Amino acid sequence: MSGSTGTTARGPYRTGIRRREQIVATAITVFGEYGFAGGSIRTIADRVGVSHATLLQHFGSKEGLLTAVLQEWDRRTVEASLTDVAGLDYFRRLPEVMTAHLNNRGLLELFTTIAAEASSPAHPAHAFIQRRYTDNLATLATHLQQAVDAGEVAPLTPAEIEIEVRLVTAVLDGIGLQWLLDSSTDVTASVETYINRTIAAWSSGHR
Amino acid sequence: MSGSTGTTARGPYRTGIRRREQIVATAITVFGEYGFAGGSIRTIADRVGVSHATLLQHFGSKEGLLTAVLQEWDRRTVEASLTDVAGLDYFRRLPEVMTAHLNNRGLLELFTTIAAEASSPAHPAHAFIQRRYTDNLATLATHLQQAVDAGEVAPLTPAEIEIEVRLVTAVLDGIGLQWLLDSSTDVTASVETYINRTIAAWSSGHR
DNA sequence: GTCTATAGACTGATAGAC
DNA sequence: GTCTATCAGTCTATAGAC
Repeated sequence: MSGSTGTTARGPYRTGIRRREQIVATAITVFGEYGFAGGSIRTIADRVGVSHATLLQHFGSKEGLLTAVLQEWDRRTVEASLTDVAGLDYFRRLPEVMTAHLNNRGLLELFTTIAAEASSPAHPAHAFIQRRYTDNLATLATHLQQAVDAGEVAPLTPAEIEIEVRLVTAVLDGIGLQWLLDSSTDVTASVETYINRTIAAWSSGHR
Repeated sequence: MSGSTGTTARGPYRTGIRRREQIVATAITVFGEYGFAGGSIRTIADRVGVSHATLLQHFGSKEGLLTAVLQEWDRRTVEASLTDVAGLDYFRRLPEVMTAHLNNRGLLELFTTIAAEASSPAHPAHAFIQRRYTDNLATLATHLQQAVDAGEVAPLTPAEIEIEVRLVTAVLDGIGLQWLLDSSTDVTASVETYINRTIAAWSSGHR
Protein backbone atom coordinates (compact mmCIF):
# COMPACT_ATOMS: atom_id res chain seq x y z
CA MET A 1 0.00 0.00 0.00
CA SER A 2 2.94 2.34 0.55
CA GLY A 3 4.01 2.33 -3.06
CA SER A 4 2.00 3.92 -5.84
CA THR A 5 -0.26 6.30 -3.94
CA GLY A 6 2.55 7.96 -2.07
CA THR A 7 0.28 9.11 0.72
CA THR A 8 2.57 7.71 3.38
CA ALA A 9 5.71 9.08 1.79
CA ARG A 10 7.15 12.55 1.99
CA GLY A 11 5.03 15.13 0.24
CA PRO A 12 2.70 18.09 0.61
CA TYR A 13 -0.08 16.07 2.27
CA ARG A 14 2.10 14.21 4.71
CA THR A 15 1.59 16.40 7.77
CA GLY A 16 -2.10 16.87 7.04
CA ILE A 17 -2.69 13.15 6.94
CA ARG A 18 -0.73 12.59 10.12
CA ARG A 19 -2.84 15.21 11.84
CA ARG A 20 -6.05 13.63 10.57
CA GLU A 21 -5.06 10.24 11.95
CA GLN A 22 -4.07 11.84 15.22
CA ILE A 23 -7.43 13.61 15.52
CA VAL A 24 -9.40 10.45 14.69
CA ALA A 25 -7.43 8.43 17.24
CA THR A 26 -8.11 11.02 19.93
CA ALA A 27 -11.76 11.31 18.93
CA ILE A 28 -12.13 7.54 19.39
CA THR A 29 -11.07 7.78 23.02
CA VAL A 30 -13.10 10.91 23.75
CA PHE A 31 -16.31 9.61 22.11
CA GLY A 32 -15.64 6.33 23.90
CA GLU A 33 -15.37 8.09 27.24
CA TYR A 34 -18.21 10.59 26.92
CA GLY A 35 -20.28 9.34 24.01
CA PHE A 36 -20.94 11.37 20.88
CA ALA A 37 -23.32 13.78 22.60
CA GLY A 38 -21.08 14.27 25.61
CA GLY A 39 -17.73 14.50 23.84
CA SER A 40 -17.06 17.96 22.45
CA ILE A 41 -14.82 18.83 19.55
CA ARG A 42 -13.05 21.29 21.86
CA THR A 43 -12.13 18.49 24.28
CA ILE A 44 -10.71 16.48 21.38
CA ALA A 45 -8.86 19.48 19.98
CA ASP A 46 -7.35 20.28 23.38
CA ARG A 47 -6.03 16.74 23.79
CA VAL A 48 -4.52 16.79 20.33
CA GLY A 49 -3.04 20.20 20.98
CA VAL A 50 -4.74 22.14 18.20
CA SER A 51 -7.60 24.61 18.05
CA HIS A 52 -11.11 23.33 17.52
CA ALA A 53 -11.26 25.32 14.27
CA THR A 54 -8.47 23.17 12.85
CA LEU A 55 -10.49 20.10 13.63
CA LEU A 56 -13.55 21.45 11.85
CA GLN A 57 -11.36 22.45 8.92
CA HIS A 58 -10.43 18.78 8.49
CA PHE A 59 -13.82 17.16 8.97
CA GLY A 60 -16.35 19.87 8.16
CA SER A 61 -18.56 19.21 11.15
CA LYS A 62 -18.80 17.18 14.33
CA GLU A 63 -20.86 14.61 12.48
CA GLY A 64 -18.20 14.46 9.78
CA LEU A 65 -15.70 13.59 12.48
CA LEU A 66 -18.04 10.87 13.78
CA THR A 67 -18.21 9.40 10.29
CA ALA A 68 -14.42 9.32 10.07
CA VAL A 69 -14.25 7.71 13.51
CA LEU A 70 -16.76 5.00 12.57
CA GLN A 71 -14.91 4.30 9.33
CA GLU A 72 -11.64 3.97 11.19
CA TRP A 73 -13.29 1.66 13.71
CA ASP A 74 -14.68 -0.40 10.84
CA ARG A 75 -11.27 -0.54 9.17
CA ARG A 76 -9.48 -1.70 12.31
CA THR A 77 -12.20 -4.24 13.07
CA VAL A 78 -12.03 -5.76 9.60
CA GLU A 79 -8.26 -5.82 9.91
CA ALA A 80 -8.50 -7.82 13.15
CA SER A 81 -11.19 -10.16 11.88
CA LEU A 82 -10.72 -13.77 10.89
CA THR A 83 -10.46 -14.23 7.14
CA ASP A 84 -8.50 -17.45 7.00
CA VAL A 85 -10.93 -19.69 8.84
CA ALA A 86 -14.37 -21.00 7.98
CA GLY A 87 -17.18 -23.02 9.53
CA LEU A 88 -16.81 -24.12 13.14
CA ASP A 89 -13.19 -22.95 13.35
CA TYR A 90 -14.48 -19.41 13.10
CA PHE A 91 -16.41 -19.85 16.34
CA ARG A 92 -13.58 -21.78 18.02
CA ARG A 93 -11.30 -18.80 17.62
CA LEU A 94 -13.72 -16.17 18.93
CA PRO A 95 -12.32 -16.33 22.49
CA GLU A 96 -8.86 -15.31 21.31
CA VAL A 97 -10.26 -12.62 19.01
CA MET A 98 -12.24 -11.17 21.91
CA THR A 99 -9.21 -11.37 24.18
CA ALA A 100 -7.16 -9.46 21.61
CA HIS A 101 -9.81 -6.72 21.64
CA LEU A 102 -9.00 -6.03 25.28
CA ASN A 103 -5.65 -4.58 24.26
CA ASN A 104 -7.49 -1.61 22.87
CA ARG A 105 -9.88 -0.46 25.55
CA GLY A 106 -10.70 2.75 23.67
CA LEU A 107 -12.07 0.89 20.66
CA LEU A 108 -14.25 -1.37 22.79
CA GLU A 109 -15.45 1.60 24.84
CA LEU A 110 -16.28 3.49 21.65
CA PHE A 111 -18.36 0.69 20.21
CA THR A 112 -20.19 -0.07 23.46
CA THR A 113 -21.05 3.57 24.08
CA ILE A 114 -22.02 4.42 20.51
CA ALA A 115 -24.05 1.24 20.00
CA ALA A 116 -26.18 1.99 23.05
CA GLU A 117 -26.47 5.69 22.24
CA ALA A 118 -27.41 4.89 18.64
CA SER A 119 -30.29 2.62 19.63
CA SER A 120 -32.36 5.78 19.33
CA PRO A 121 -33.45 6.24 15.67
CA ALA A 122 -32.61 9.94 15.78
CA HIS A 123 -28.92 9.33 16.53
CA PRO A 124 -26.53 10.17 13.65
CA ALA A 125 -24.88 6.75 13.95
CA HIS A 126 -28.16 4.80 14.09
CA ALA A 127 -28.09 3.55 10.49
CA PHE A 128 -24.40 2.70 10.73
CA ILE A 129 -24.83 0.64 13.89
CA GLN A 130 -27.89 -1.15 12.51
CA ARG A 131 -26.04 -2.08 9.34
CA ARG A 132 -23.04 -3.17 11.34
CA TYR A 133 -25.15 -5.57 13.40
CA THR A 134 -26.93 -6.89 10.33
CA ASP A 135 -23.63 -7.54 8.57
CA ASN A 136 -22.04 -9.12 11.61
CA LEU A 137 -25.02 -11.43 12.19
CA ALA A 138 -25.00 -12.40 8.51
CA THR A 139 -21.30 -13.27 8.63
CA LEU A 140 -21.79 -15.46 11.69
CA ALA A 141 -24.83 -17.10 10.06
CA THR A 142 -22.82 -17.92 6.94
CA HIS A 143 -20.12 -19.63 8.99
CA LEU A 144 -22.64 -21.61 11.01
CA GLN A 145 -24.45 -22.68 7.83
CA GLN A 146 -21.10 -23.79 6.42
CA ALA A 147 -20.55 -25.90 9.50
CA VAL A 148 -23.96 -27.48 8.97
CA ASP A 149 -23.27 -28.13 5.28
CA ALA A 150 -19.88 -29.65 6.10
CA GLY A 151 -21.53 -32.00 8.57
CA GLU A 152 -19.62 -30.48 11.50
CA VAL A 153 -22.86 -29.89 13.37
CA ALA A 154 -26.39 -31.24 13.25
CA PRO A 155 -28.88 -29.49 10.92
CA LEU A 156 -30.37 -26.16 11.99
CA THR A 157 -33.33 -24.23 10.60
CA PRO A 158 -32.76 -20.62 9.50
CA ALA A 159 -34.70 -19.42 12.56
CA GLU A 160 -32.49 -21.51 14.83
CA ILE A 161 -29.38 -20.17 13.13
CA GLU A 162 -30.53 -16.62 13.73
CA ILE A 163 -31.04 -17.32 17.42
CA GLU A 164 -27.61 -18.90 17.67
CA VAL A 165 -25.72 -16.03 16.06
CA ARG A 166 -27.68 -13.48 18.11
CA LEU A 167 -26.69 -15.33 21.27
CA VAL A 168 -23.02 -15.39 20.28
CA THR A 169 -23.16 -11.65 19.58
CA ALA A 170 -24.98 -10.97 22.84
CA VAL A 171 -22.35 -12.83 24.85
CA LEU A 172 -19.49 -10.93 23.21
CA ASP A 173 -21.19 -7.54 23.70
CA GLY A 174 -22.38 -8.28 27.22
CA ILE A 175 -19.09 -9.68 28.50
CA GLY A 176 -17.29 -6.72 26.91
CA LEU A 177 -19.49 -4.30 28.84
CA GLN A 178 -18.89 -6.17 32.08
CA TRP A 179 -15.15 -6.01 31.48
CA LEU A 180 -15.36 -2.24 30.96
CA LEU A 181 -17.22 -1.93 34.27
CA ASP A 182 -14.95 -4.39 36.10
CA SER A 183 -11.62 -5.27 34.54
CA SER A 184 -11.26 -8.34 36.76
CA THR A 185 -13.88 -9.99 34.55
CA ASP A 186 -12.38 -13.12 33.02
CA VAL A 187 -13.34 -12.47 29.41
CA THR A 188 -11.40 -15.34 27.88
CA ALA A 189 -12.72 -17.99 30.25
CA SER A 190 -16.30 -16.73 29.92
CA VAL A 191 -16.31 -16.72 26.13
CA GLU A 192 -14.52 -20.07 26.02
CA THR A 193 -17.10 -21.61 28.32
CA TYR A 194 -19.90 -20.31 26.14
CA ILE A 195 -18.36 -21.38 22.83
CA ASN A 196 -17.32 -24.84 23.99
CA ARG A 197 -20.74 -25.58 25.44
CA THR A 198 -22.49 -24.21 22.38
CA ILE A 199 -20.41 -26.21 19.91
CA ALA A 200 -21.03 -29.31 22.02
CA ALA A 201 -24.78 -28.66 21.85
CA TRP A 202 -24.64 -28.05 18.08
CA SER A 203 -22.66 -31.23 17.53
CA SER A 204 -24.89 -33.48 19.59
CA GLY A 205 -28.07 -32.13 18.09
CA HIS A 206 -29.47 -31.47 21.59
CA ARG A 207 -30.66 -27.98 21.08
CA MET B 1 -49.15 1.88 51.66
CA SER B 2 -51.92 4.40 51.00
CA GLY B 3 -53.03 4.62 54.61
CA SER B 4 -50.95 6.17 57.34
CA THR B 5 -48.54 8.36 55.37
CA GLY B 6 -51.24 10.10 53.40
CA THR B 7 -48.87 11.01 50.57
CA THR B 8 -51.20 9.59 47.96
CA ALA B 9 -54.31 11.13 49.49
CA ARG B 10 -55.58 14.65 49.17
CA GLY B 11 -53.38 17.21 50.87
CA PRO B 12 -50.88 20.05 50.41
CA TYR B 13 -48.18 17.83 48.85
CA ARG B 14 -50.41 15.98 46.42
CA THR B 15 -49.83 18.02 43.31
CA GLY B 16 -46.13 18.37 44.04
CA ILE B 17 -45.68 14.64 44.28
CA ARG B 18 -47.69 14.05 41.12
CA ARG B 19 -45.44 16.49 39.30
CA ARG B 20 -42.33 14.84 40.63
CA GLU B 21 -43.48 11.44 39.38
CA GLN B 22 -44.41 12.94 36.04
CA ILE B 23 -40.99 14.57 35.69
CA VAL B 24 -39.15 11.38 36.64
CA ALA B 25 -41.20 9.33 34.17
CA THR B 26 -40.43 11.79 31.38
CA ALA B 27 -36.76 11.97 32.37
CA ILE B 28 -36.55 8.17 32.05
CA THR B 29 -37.60 8.32 28.42
CA VAL B 30 -35.44 11.35 27.57
CA PHE B 31 -32.30 9.99 29.25
CA GLY B 32 -33.06 6.68 27.58
CA GLU B 33 -33.28 8.32 24.19
CA TYR B 34 -30.37 10.72 24.40
CA GLY B 35 -28.34 9.51 27.36
CA PHE B 36 -27.58 11.63 30.41
CA ALA B 37 -25.13 13.90 28.60
CA GLY B 38 -27.35 14.33 25.55
CA GLY B 39 -30.68 14.73 27.32
CA SER B 40 -31.23 18.25 28.61
CA ILE B 41 -33.46 19.30 31.48
CA ARG B 42 -35.08 21.74 29.06
CA THR B 43 -36.15 18.89 26.77
CA ILE B 44 -37.64 17.07 29.74
CA ALA B 45 -39.35 20.21 31.01
CA ASP B 46 -40.83 20.94 27.58
CA ARG B 47 -42.29 17.44 27.31
CA VAL B 48 -43.80 17.70 30.78
CA GLY B 49 -45.15 21.15 29.97
CA VAL B 50 -43.34 23.13 32.66
CA SER B 51 -40.38 25.46 32.70
CA HIS B 52 -36.95 24.05 33.30
CA ALA B 53 -36.67 26.15 36.48
CA THR B 54 -39.56 24.22 37.99
CA LEU B 55 -37.70 21.03 37.35
CA LEU B 56 -34.58 22.30 39.07
CA GLN B 57 -36.69 23.51 41.96
CA HIS B 58 -37.78 19.91 42.51
CA PHE B 59 -34.47 18.12 42.10
CA GLY B 60 -31.83 20.76 42.81
CA SER B 61 -29.66 19.87 39.84
CA LYS B 62 -29.51 17.72 36.74
CA GLU B 63 -27.51 15.15 38.68
CA GLY B 64 -30.18 15.19 41.38
CA LEU B 65 -32.72 14.31 38.73
CA LEU B 66 -30.51 11.49 37.51
CA THR B 67 -30.36 10.12 41.05
CA ALA B 68 -34.14 10.19 41.28
CA VAL B 69 -34.40 8.47 37.90
CA LEU B 70 -31.98 5.71 38.92
CA GLN B 71 -33.83 5.19 42.20
CA GLU B 72 -37.12 4.91 40.36
CA TRP B 73 -35.58 2.47 37.91
CA ASP B 74 -34.24 0.44 40.83
CA ARG B 75 -37.65 0.49 42.51
CA ARG B 76 -39.49 -0.71 39.43
CA THR B 77 -36.89 -3.38 38.74
CA VAL B 78 -37.08 -4.78 42.27
CA GLU B 79 -40.85 -4.71 41.97
CA ALA B 80 -40.70 -6.83 38.81
CA SER B 81 -38.07 -9.22 40.13
CA LEU B 82 -38.67 -12.79 41.24
CA THR B 83 -38.93 -13.11 44.98
CA ASP B 84 -41.01 -16.27 45.24
CA VAL B 85 -38.65 -18.66 43.48
CA ALA B 86 -35.24 -20.04 44.37
CA GLY B 87 -32.51 -22.19 42.89
CA LEU B 88 -32.93 -23.41 39.33
CA ASP B 89 -36.49 -22.13 39.07
CA TYR B 90 -35.10 -18.63 39.21
CA PHE B 91 -33.19 -19.24 35.98
CA ARG B 92 -36.07 -21.12 34.38
CA ARG B 93 -38.26 -18.06 34.67
CA LEU B 94 -35.75 -15.56 33.28
CA PRO B 95 -37.16 -15.79 29.73
CA GLU B 96 -40.59 -14.62 30.86
CA VAL B 97 -39.09 -11.89 33.06
CA MET B 98 -37.07 -10.62 30.13
CA THR B 99 -40.12 -10.79 27.86
CA ALA B 100 -42.09 -8.72 30.38
CA HIS B 101 -39.35 -6.07 30.26
CA LEU B 102 -40.14 -5.49 26.59
CA ASN B 103 -43.44 -3.88 27.55
CA ASN B 104 -41.50 -0.91 28.86
CA ARG B 105 -39.07 0.06 26.15
CA GLY B 106 -38.14 3.29 27.93
CA LEU B 107 -36.83 1.49 30.99
CA LEU B 108 -34.73 -0.92 28.93
CA GLU B 109 -33.44 1.93 26.79
CA LEU B 110 -32.54 3.90 29.90
CA PHE B 111 -30.56 1.08 31.43
CA THR B 112 -28.76 0.15 28.22
CA THR B 113 -27.76 3.73 27.48
CA ILE B 114 -26.76 4.68 31.01
CA ALA B 115 -24.84 1.45 31.64
CA ALA B 116 -22.69 2.01 28.56
CA GLU B 117 -22.26 5.72 29.23
CA ALA B 118 -21.35 5.01 32.86
CA SER B 119 -18.54 2.61 31.96
CA SER B 120 -16.36 5.70 32.13
CA PRO B 121 -15.27 6.24 35.76
CA ALA B 122 -15.97 9.97 35.54
CA HIS B 123 -19.68 9.47 34.82
CA PRO B 124 -22.04 10.49 37.64
CA ALA B 125 -23.80 7.11 37.47
CA HIS B 126 -20.59 5.06 37.41
CA ALA B 127 -20.70 3.94 41.05
CA PHE B 128 -24.42 3.22 40.85
CA ILE B 129 -24.08 1.01 37.78
CA GLN B 130 -21.06 -0.82 39.20
CA ARG B 131 -22.95 -1.56 42.41
CA ARG B 132 -25.99 -2.62 40.44
CA TYR B 133 -23.97 -5.16 38.46
CA THR B 134 -22.22 -6.46 41.57
CA ASP B 135 -25.56 -6.93 43.36
CA ASN B 136 -27.19 -8.56 40.37
CA LEU B 137 -24.31 -10.99 39.86
CA ALA B 138 -24.36 -11.82 43.57
CA THR B 139 -28.09 -12.56 43.48
CA LEU B 140 -27.66 -14.88 40.50
CA ALA B 141 -24.69 -16.57 42.16
CA THR B 142 -26.71 -17.22 45.31
CA HIS B 143 -29.48 -18.89 43.32
CA LEU B 144 -27.02 -21.03 41.39
CA GLN B 145 -25.25 -22.05 44.59
CA GLN B 146 -28.64 -23.00 46.03
CA ALA B 147 -29.25 -25.19 43.01
CA VAL B 148 -25.90 -26.87 43.60
CA ASP B 149 -26.61 -27.40 47.30
CA ALA B 150 -30.04 -28.83 46.54
CA GLY B 151 -28.47 -31.30 44.15
CA GLU B 152 -30.33 -29.82 41.19
CA VAL B 153 -27.09 -29.41 39.28
CA ALA B 154 -23.60 -30.88 39.46
CA PRO B 155 -21.04 -29.13 41.72
CA LEU B 156 -19.44 -25.89 40.54
CA THR B 157 -16.43 -24.01 41.88
CA PRO B 158 -16.87 -20.33 42.86
CA ALA B 159 -14.91 -19.31 39.75
CA GLU B 160 -17.19 -21.41 37.57
CA ILE B 161 -20.26 -19.90 39.21
CA GLU B 162 -18.98 -16.39 38.50
CA ILE B 163 -18.50 -17.25 34.84
CA GLU B 164 -21.98 -18.72 34.63
CA VAL B 165 -23.76 -15.72 36.15
CA ARG B 166 -21.73 -13.32 34.03
CA LEU B 167 -22.77 -15.24 30.91
CA VAL B 168 -26.45 -15.13 31.89
CA THR B 169 -26.17 -11.39 32.48
CA ALA B 170 -24.33 -10.88 29.20
CA VAL B 171 -27.03 -12.72 27.25
CA LEU B 172 -29.83 -10.67 28.82
CA ASP B 173 -28.00 -7.36 28.22
CA GLY B 174 -26.84 -8.24 24.72
CA ILE B 175 -30.18 -9.57 23.51
CA GLY B 176 -31.88 -6.51 24.99
CA LEU B 177 -29.60 -4.23 22.99
CA GLN B 178 -30.28 -6.19 19.79
CA TRP B 179 -33.99 -5.87 20.39
CA LEU B 180 -33.65 -2.10 20.79
CA LEU B 181 -31.79 -1.96 17.48
CA ASP B 182 -34.13 -4.39 15.72
CA SER B 183 -37.50 -5.10 17.30
CA SER B 184 -37.95 -8.23 15.19
CA THR B 185 -35.39 -9.91 17.45
CA ASP B 186 -37.01 -12.93 19.09
CA VAL B 187 -36.03 -12.19 22.66
CA THR B 188 -38.06 -14.93 24.29
CA ALA B 189 -36.83 -17.71 22.01
CA SER B 190 -33.20 -16.57 22.31
CA VAL B 191 -33.19 -16.42 26.09
CA GLU B 192 -35.10 -19.71 26.32
CA THR B 193 -32.58 -21.41 24.07
CA TYR B 194 -29.74 -20.15 26.21
CA ILE B 195 -31.31 -21.03 29.54
CA ASN B 196 -32.45 -24.50 28.49
CA ARG B 197 -29.07 -25.41 27.08
CA THR B 198 -27.25 -24.00 30.09
CA ILE B 199 -29.42 -25.85 32.62
CA ALA B 200 -28.90 -29.04 30.63
CA ALA B 201 -25.14 -28.52 30.77
CA TRP B 202 -25.23 -27.76 34.51
CA SER B 203 -27.32 -30.85 35.17
CA SER B 204 -25.19 -33.24 33.19
CA GLY B 205 -21.94 -31.95 34.64
CA HIS B 206 -20.55 -31.42 31.13
CA ARG B 207 -19.22 -27.96 31.55
C1' DG C 1 -45.27 25.74 43.24
C1' DT C 2 -44.45 27.83 39.07
C1' DC C 3 -43.16 31.45 36.38
C1' DT C 4 -39.89 35.02 33.72
C1' DA C 5 -35.47 36.92 33.43
C1' DT C 6 -30.87 36.45 33.48
C1' DA C 7 -26.16 35.06 34.58
C1' DG C 8 -22.17 32.59 33.07
C1' DA C 9 -20.22 28.83 30.79
C1' DC C 10 -20.02 25.90 26.92
C1' DT C 11 -21.60 24.28 22.31
C1' DG C 12 -20.81 23.82 17.00
C1' DA C 13 -19.63 26.58 13.33
C1' DT C 14 -17.72 30.61 10.41
C1' DA C 15 -14.55 34.55 8.87
C1' DG C 16 -10.38 36.20 8.01
C1' DA C 17 -5.30 36.90 9.17
C1' DC C 18 -0.85 34.67 8.54
C1' DG D 1 -2.74 24.22 7.57
C1' DT D 2 -3.43 26.49 11.66
C1' DC D 3 -4.49 30.23 14.26
C1' DT D 4 -7.51 34.02 16.87
C1' DA D 5 -11.76 36.19 17.20
C1' DT D 6 -16.36 35.93 17.10
C1' DC D 7 -21.18 34.45 16.26
C1' DA D 8 -25.58 32.62 17.61
C1' DG D 9 -27.46 29.13 20.12
C1' DT D 10 -27.90 26.08 24.10
C1' DC D 11 -26.62 24.46 28.48
C1' DT D 12 -27.16 24.33 33.84
C1' DA D 13 -28.27 27.03 37.49
C1' DT D 14 -29.89 31.14 40.27
C1' DA D 15 -32.80 35.28 41.65
C1' DG D 16 -36.86 37.22 42.42
C1' DA D 17 -41.89 38.17 41.25
C1' DC D 18 -46.48 36.26 41.92
